[in-house]
Amino acid sequence: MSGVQSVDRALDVLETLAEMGGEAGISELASRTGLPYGTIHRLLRTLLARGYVRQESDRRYALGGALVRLGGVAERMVAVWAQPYLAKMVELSGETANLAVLEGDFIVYVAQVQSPRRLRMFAEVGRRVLPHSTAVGKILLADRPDREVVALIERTGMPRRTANTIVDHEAMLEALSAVRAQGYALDLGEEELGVHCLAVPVHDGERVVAAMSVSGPAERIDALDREELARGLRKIADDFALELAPRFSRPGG
Amino acid sequence: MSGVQSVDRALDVLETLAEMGGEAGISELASRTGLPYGTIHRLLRTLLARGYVRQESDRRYALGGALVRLGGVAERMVAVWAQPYLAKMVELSGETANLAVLEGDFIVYVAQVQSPRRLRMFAEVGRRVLPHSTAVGKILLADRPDREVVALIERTGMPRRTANTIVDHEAMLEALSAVRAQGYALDLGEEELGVHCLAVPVHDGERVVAAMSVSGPAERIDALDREELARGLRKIADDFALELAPRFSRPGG
DNA sequence: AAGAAGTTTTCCACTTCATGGAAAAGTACG
DNA sequence: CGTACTTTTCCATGAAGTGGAAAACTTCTT
Repeated sequence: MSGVQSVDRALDVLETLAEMGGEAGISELASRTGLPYGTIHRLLRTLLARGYVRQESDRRYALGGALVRLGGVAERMVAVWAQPYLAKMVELSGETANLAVLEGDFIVYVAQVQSPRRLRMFAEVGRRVLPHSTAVGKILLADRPDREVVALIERTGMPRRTANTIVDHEAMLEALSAVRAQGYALDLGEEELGVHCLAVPVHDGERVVAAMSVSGPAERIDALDREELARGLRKIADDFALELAPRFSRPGG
Repeated sequence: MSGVQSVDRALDVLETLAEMGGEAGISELASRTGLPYGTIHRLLRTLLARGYVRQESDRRYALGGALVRLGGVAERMVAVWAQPYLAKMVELSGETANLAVLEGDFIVYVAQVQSPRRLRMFAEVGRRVLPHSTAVGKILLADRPDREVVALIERTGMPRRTANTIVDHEAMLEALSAVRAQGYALDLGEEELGVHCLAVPVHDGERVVAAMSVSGPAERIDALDREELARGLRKIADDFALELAPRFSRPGG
């Protein structure tokens, strides 16, 4: 049906490796992917020779440096494609629109289109922040199971950025379940006082791969109808997702 | 020889796509890689179905979003592996050591080990800066042909950060050819007054994939023997490179 | 220190699966 | 509307990947 098996399997191995935190042994990979040992080993050797995977001293395998380069180029591409969709969000809301992804434990702002207003958000493309105090962060965390979220916030802590920042594990998990129910996330001055944001997810079939948001002065954001804004943004984000990964489903061939 | 052909070829396609700026048509890929049309098409379909490649409206292909995720995880891994080497650099120089890569048009600081001194550099992991005003940036640019460098600085401009910043195309190209000759790069307060850096390349066989540097107060950096420091850092960077991509060459098997 | 239990790695006969040439379909250009 | 180019599909052929099981290592146990 789809494609070249060995390539598909190699990608399975790579993705499984990523899911396991970037590091795993052959048997772990075998049990997760269901592929036979020999096959995985051969695949890994191929990836190893190309630098896409690396072997640690304890003979386990980990994701390799070659992916960093490709990932960087791809990220730039995504930022370019997002531009027109972000522009639509600006048009809809009048506020600055952002695209962000979760990279490791950090939120990275990948692209932005500025609001035409005089008072508007700073350019923050490239900026890295912790997820807990942003709307885009909550969107991306909400896609993860609670135990992963807890693991992440235990690694990073939940530094208080403002009086409104959520700094409590319980409160965060509750907030995330609200996000899951609503389909959008808010940041009401949790990262910076006076700045409010509303973020929506970008789905890639199964997963949430990115988040898009609009942000601006508290009064202006609060003046908008949240549900309506969320609906509008979600529509745009879904269109973008569709362009990103157009899972073609032709009935018979 | 090495590994699974279809996987190797898929990686060739992906890498070629990246070299062409993240976007290309099948025939361009065919002429670059030497692979037959049918094969490339099949490979691309496989990658497409998985989101590693994306098809634009004009039927050309581009790198896809799935790479961003993998790249992010891999980047975190690299940062972890670099830690001990950065620590050695700190030990050697007494100054804060950094690992940086070129991501799109920006330098990203991926990892850092702080100097034990009281007066030392800020933590700047995750920070993005333009290449022209940093030592790591010059190292990474120096690996590129002049026309690519010019294209990049025409896109980004060369904003003056301090009185010492190089803001002239000619001067930059000269500086880069000096870097190529010396094997290390300097930043003498070009990004921030009073802060000097010395950077060395991390080679992956052919390419420079990253740069490592030490940075600190001008007086302390200038007090060190540059050539000797460069030699020491280069040794450490080479060891790191070797761990990153240990091209195994066993004579007979 | 020696054995046990768990890895990872190598090997090889089998046949599935990828191959690639060339023709068909689709697009852009004049 | 026809020409030139690119992308996509097709299919007989055999090269190339497969995967079970055994060998070589490592690490944990007693």
